[in-house]
Amino acid sequence: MVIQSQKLSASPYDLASTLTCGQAFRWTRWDHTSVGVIDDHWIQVSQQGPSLHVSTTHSSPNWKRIEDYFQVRLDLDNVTRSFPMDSHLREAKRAYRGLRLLKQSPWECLASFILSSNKQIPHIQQIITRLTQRFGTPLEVPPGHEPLASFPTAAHLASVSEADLRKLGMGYRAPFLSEAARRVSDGRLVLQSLFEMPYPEAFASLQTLPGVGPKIANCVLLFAFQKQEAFPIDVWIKRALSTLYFSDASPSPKQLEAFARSYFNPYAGYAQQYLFHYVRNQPRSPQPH
DNA sequence: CTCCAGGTCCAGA
DNA sequence: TCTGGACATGGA
Repeated sequence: MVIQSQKLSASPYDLASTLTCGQAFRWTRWDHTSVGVIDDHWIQVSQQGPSLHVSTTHSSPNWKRIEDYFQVRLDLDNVTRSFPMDSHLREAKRAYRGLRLLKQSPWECLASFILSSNKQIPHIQQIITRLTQRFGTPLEVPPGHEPLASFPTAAHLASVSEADLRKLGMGYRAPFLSEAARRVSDGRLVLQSLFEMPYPEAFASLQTLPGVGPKIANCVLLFAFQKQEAFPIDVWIKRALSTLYFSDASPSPKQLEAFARSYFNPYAGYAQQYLFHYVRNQPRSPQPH
């Protein structure tokens, strides 16, 4: 087995936060090394100062795609400089300087977030792991490492029965995933075309899928299609915005959306991810239980 | 046992 | 537009 390596430089970069902040579900961390999958590449990555050391078992690695995935070319400070200067965002920015949005694959991202609804992140990871093991293509893995597989294609999942999907523990989301797989594989939904589409159009287009509402559509537009104005509002962000910016009043969905769009612009999506990671790592207060 | 999770859908105000 | 409840599943 041949392992090929490459060093990518990017500063600032916070690899640990980037891979654990809930945007991607397939990375596991051992010591200071993360192992995961990008398309059909088995990937091992670690950070040393301003560089990422990336290794893969792929016979002819697509390094351009890998660089793109990790978004090492982005001028991150230019992005975070545009954040509003309030104390919460300033603190999040300080604590997680180097946190980046990845550029994920459209189908994997869409399918993953269809599975994410009303589920905790560890559960989502569990389901996705089972889905890849059952229906993905096994990848070459160095000795001593867990077997990993590529994410199953839309075409393959379209050929799988809902009952077989349910066996993986995804519950009522099975028909949603199934329908998305059919529409993507038969061309009724051309994911690639969303790259060219303006945000509002792309936003509406994704929501024609059953099981895809505003939150999931925004996640997919932000994490796969790099629409920077997408601002996913989940339970955590809703709580955070209510406490931090509405002094615990309970704003309506419409109010939240309007506030987020104007206040965090132009990099609302990035601001959202900093806030999300920040509140989720708070020791106590906004956290339930 | 009860409550909740990176929500969405549907029905009824 | 907004609200309440249902929806599968698993962990706390």
